[in-house]
Amino acid sequence: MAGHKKEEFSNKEQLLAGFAKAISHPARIAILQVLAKKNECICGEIVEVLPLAQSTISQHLKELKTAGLIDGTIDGTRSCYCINWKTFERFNTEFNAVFNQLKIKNKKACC
Amino acid sequence: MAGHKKEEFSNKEQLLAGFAKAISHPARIAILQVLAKKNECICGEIVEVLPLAQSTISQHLKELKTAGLIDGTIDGTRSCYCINWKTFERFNTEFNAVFNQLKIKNKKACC
DNA sequence: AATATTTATCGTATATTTACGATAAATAAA
DNA sequence: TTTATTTATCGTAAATATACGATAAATATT
Repeated sequence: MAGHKKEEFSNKEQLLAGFAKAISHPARIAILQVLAKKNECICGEIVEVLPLAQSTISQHLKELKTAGLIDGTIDGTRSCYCINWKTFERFNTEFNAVFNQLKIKNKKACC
Repeated sequence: MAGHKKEEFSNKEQLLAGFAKAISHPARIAILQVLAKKNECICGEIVEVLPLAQSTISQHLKELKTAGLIDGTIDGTRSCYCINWKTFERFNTEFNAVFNQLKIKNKKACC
């Protein structure tokens, strides 16, 4: 059997893993960079810049939106996306809370 | 067709995505936390604490090691693992370089 | 030497991800 | 109204990831 034991871990662990998963593909990193540079951006502009089909970009955008890393509004036939910096802040905070705190306490060489 | 267009993105994007992927599973987050708390830790101790089979833990440890996030040395029949904080530092640096810089420039409301 | 302990790896089943083309739905332009 | 543009969704194929049991390899214990 295989699959899904993820629920057996803590909420914090699942949250952080979820954020990480959202940015675990270069295409999604690239999309976020485009959005960060232009502040806001329609879907078609992203499609023009990335080496992926429109439907694939749409899929990646959906994942980023589900993760809360971007917001999107419809404007006529266009879809306008932008980064949700609040979620990014939270990602940073969670990341630091989990790891960087502990780092300070352990400076010994290991293994 | 499907699969692997990841090479078509920049090295930075691939690097950051790779780091993120390494911590994109709650089990691997949990492993890192155990290692951070104890500074160093043998495989069996992790297996005792997590709700996964030994072979599965071993697999996750391998992924973390491949990503450079942990180091491991063999000690008799045991395997001793610890976090590679240098890689973590690099992850943080890359992450900030890509996103937090841009954040400062864009404060306008979007969409 | 025989047995036990520990962990990595192999084989395998299932689930998820990634990617594309085709198409539908909605608005814009002619 | 007809046609064009834009994007989300559907269907689908292939690749990866996740998980486990079984086993092999190495060292430790008896």
